[in-house]
Amino acid sequence: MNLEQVARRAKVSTATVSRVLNNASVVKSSTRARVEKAIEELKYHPNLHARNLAGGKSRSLGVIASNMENPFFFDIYKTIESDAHARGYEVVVANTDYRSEQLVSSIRLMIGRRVAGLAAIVSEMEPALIKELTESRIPVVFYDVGQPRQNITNIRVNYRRGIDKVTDYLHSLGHRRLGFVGHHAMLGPINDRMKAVLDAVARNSSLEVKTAADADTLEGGRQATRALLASGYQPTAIICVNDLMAVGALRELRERGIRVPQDMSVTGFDNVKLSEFCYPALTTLHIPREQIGHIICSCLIPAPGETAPTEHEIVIDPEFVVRESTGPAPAAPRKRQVT
Amino acid sequence: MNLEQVARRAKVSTATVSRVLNNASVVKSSTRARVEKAIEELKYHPNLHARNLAGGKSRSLGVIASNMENPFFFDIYKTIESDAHARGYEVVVANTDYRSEQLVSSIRLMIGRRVAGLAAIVSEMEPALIKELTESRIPVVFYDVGQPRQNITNIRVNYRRGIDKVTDYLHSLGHRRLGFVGHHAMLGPINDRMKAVLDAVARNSSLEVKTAADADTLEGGRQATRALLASGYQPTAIICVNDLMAVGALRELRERGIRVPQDMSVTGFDNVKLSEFCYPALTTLHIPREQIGHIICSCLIPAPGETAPTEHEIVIDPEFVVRESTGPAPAAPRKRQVT
DNA sequence: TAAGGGAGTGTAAGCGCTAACAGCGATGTC
DNA sequence: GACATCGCTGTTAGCGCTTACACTCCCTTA
Repeated sequence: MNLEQVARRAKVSTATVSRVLNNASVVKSSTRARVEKAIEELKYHPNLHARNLAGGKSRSLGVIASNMENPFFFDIYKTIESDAHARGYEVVVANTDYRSEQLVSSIRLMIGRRVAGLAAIVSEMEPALIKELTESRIPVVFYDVGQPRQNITNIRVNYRRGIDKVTDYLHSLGHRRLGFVGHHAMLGPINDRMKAVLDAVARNSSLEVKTAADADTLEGGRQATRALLASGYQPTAIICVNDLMAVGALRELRERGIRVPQDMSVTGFDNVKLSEFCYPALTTLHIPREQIGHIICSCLIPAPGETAPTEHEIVIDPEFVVRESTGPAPAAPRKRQVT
Repeated sequence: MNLEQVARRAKVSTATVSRVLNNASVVKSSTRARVEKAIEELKYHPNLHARNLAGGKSRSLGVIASNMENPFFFDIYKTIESDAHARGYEVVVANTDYRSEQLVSSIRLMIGRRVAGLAAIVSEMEPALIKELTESRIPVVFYDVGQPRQNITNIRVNYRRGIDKVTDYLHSLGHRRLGFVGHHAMLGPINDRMKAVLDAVARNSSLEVKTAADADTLEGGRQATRALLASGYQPTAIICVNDLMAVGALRELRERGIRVPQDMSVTGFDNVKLSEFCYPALTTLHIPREQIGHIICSCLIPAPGETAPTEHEIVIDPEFVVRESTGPAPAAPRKRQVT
C-alpha cells in the first residue's frame, strides 16, 4: 500500500495524493474527494519513515527521563506531551533507569530519529555527550545536569535553598539527629540534595546525620529506611530525596511501630500528587513540574516567526510545603521500638 | 552528515559503511577500523528513517495504554520494554487518556511507523479499528478489549470471578450496603467490573449498591468517593475499580474522619505496588502484570525459527489479596460523621 | 484576439539508506 | 598454466515519500 497505488486508483499523480495528505489547499475539492475515497478504500497509511526522510524535518520531540515510574518525571513528560501535541508535534520517550550508558544510547537513538528537539530529564550524565549534542545542532534542554551551550538550555533547581528550608525547619522543631534516604544514582544533582544536607549539618555542630540509599522506588525507600535504622542509629527525622521514597519510608516506620510525626518526622521532595494522598501527608518541597514542562517546550519548539530562545540557564526555587509528616522532635530520647 | 560523507572520508564505498554499521562480518578489520574512525570523527548518526525505509523492516513495537499515570499500565509497559530490548527491539509508547479518538490516531501513528507489533492496553474501543488492524497484517495484542482475529490476540481478565470474590468476602463480613467507585471510561471492560458488582448485588437481595465515577487518578478516586457519600448514601464498604482510585478514596474517608476498616471497608483492583504502601494497605485483586507483559511480547515477537503463535484468547484469573483495608461491617448503623 | 495569469495537476529528482549483484585480486587445485 | 574459489569491496536499483518545476487549461484584460 503506497502512494502510487492510491494515485492509480484515484487517477491522479502521486504528487496530488501527497498534497491531499498534507492538506495543501491547492487541490480541487472534487479531486481531493476522489483521493480521500481511494485512501479510505485501500486503508492506506502513509509510511512515516519515508515522509520524514523525504521531508527532511520531523515535528517530533524526544524526552528522556531517568525513571518514568516516579510520577515526578511522568508529570513533566505529560506536560511536554500535551504542549507538543497542541503544536502538532509528536513526542517519543525513553527511560534510562539512571544508567548513563542508557542515556547515551537513548540520545543516539533520538538523534538517529532526527528529533526536532530533545529534553533530558535525567540525573546521570556522560561528559562526552555534551560535545556530541552541541555538534548535532539539535535544540536540547537538560534538567538538572549538563552545561549550557549554544543549543543547550539548562534548567536547575536550587536544591541547596530547598534543603536548607527543610533542615532549618526541622532544627527549629528540635530535631538534632537526622537521617537521609537517597537513591543509587550517586551523580551530580542527587548528590546536590545529599550534599546540601551534609553541608547544613556541617554548618551546625548540634546536628548530625547518617545516610542510606537504595533504588528510586517505594520499595527502595523502605529498604533504605530499614538499612538506616538497622545500624542502630536513632534519628528523629528522616529527609528523603523524593516523595516516592518517602512514602516507602513511611511504610517501614509504620511496620516498626514508629509513629509519624510523633516519634519521627519525615520529609519528601518534589510535591508529587501522591504526597497529599499518603498517610500521613508529606511535608515536602514543591517543584513546579508543569512550569518546567512548559519551559522545556518553549525552548524546544520555536514559536512561529521567532528565533531560538537565548536564555541558557533557568534556576527554579522549590517551595516548602508543610503537611502532616513533620512535628516537634520527641522530648525524651526515644527507646528503640521493635515490631 | 550521511553515509556518503563517511564513505568518502574512509575512502570506501557507502555499501561498506553500511556493512560496518550493520556489523556484517565480511568487512576486513582494517577497513572496519578506518570506517569506525571516520564515523567517530564525523560524529555520524545514521538516519533511522532512511534505514527503516530502505530495510523495509522496523524492529520496533508499539504500546498504547489508556493512562500511563496509573502504575498498572506502566508496569505492563515496563515488562514489555525490557523483554523487547532483550530481543533487540525498540518500543514506542502512546497514551490515549481513555479517549477512543486518541486510540484511533495512536494506532494510525503506529501503523505509519510500520511497527513490527502492536499492544493495546486500553479500555476504550472503536469497532472500525478491528478491521483496519486485521488488514494491516501487523501482529496485535489487545488487553481487555477487541475480538480475536487472524493476527489479533486477546488477553482478558475474568473480572466477574474477581469481583465475585470481593463481594462474597464483603458479604461474609456482614456488609450489605456497597458503594462502587469507577472511572469515566464507561466502555466494555470497566463496565465489566461494574456490571459484575451490579450482578452480584442483583443475585443477592440483601445487598444494595450505589455507584459514582470520576477520572482514573488519585484525585478522581477522592472526588468519586465524595460524590458517593454526598448523596447521603451510607455504604459500609466501597469497591473501587482500581487501586489508584482506592487510594484516593482512602484519603477522602480519612478527611471525613471515617476509619478504615473499622467504619468502612475499601477494596482496590490490580494489586499495584502502591496498594501495599498506602495506609491502610489495600485488600485488592492481583492482576499478574509481568506475566501479561511477557505474554504480549511473546505474541508480538516471533521466536527465532518459529511461526506466529496460534493462541488467540488468553484469560487471566485475578487472585484475591486480603490486607488491612477490609474488616467486619460496623455492628450498628453508623451515624454519619462530619469533619 | 492575443497576451498574461492563476488554478490545478503532472514529472521527476532527490532524501539516506540497504542489499542484490557484479567485480577483482589472491589462493588453491588438477 | 588454466580455472574455479574465496574474501572483500564497489555499483546501483530501489524503499515511499516531498517538492521544485513544468505544464495545461481557462479566464481576464487590454
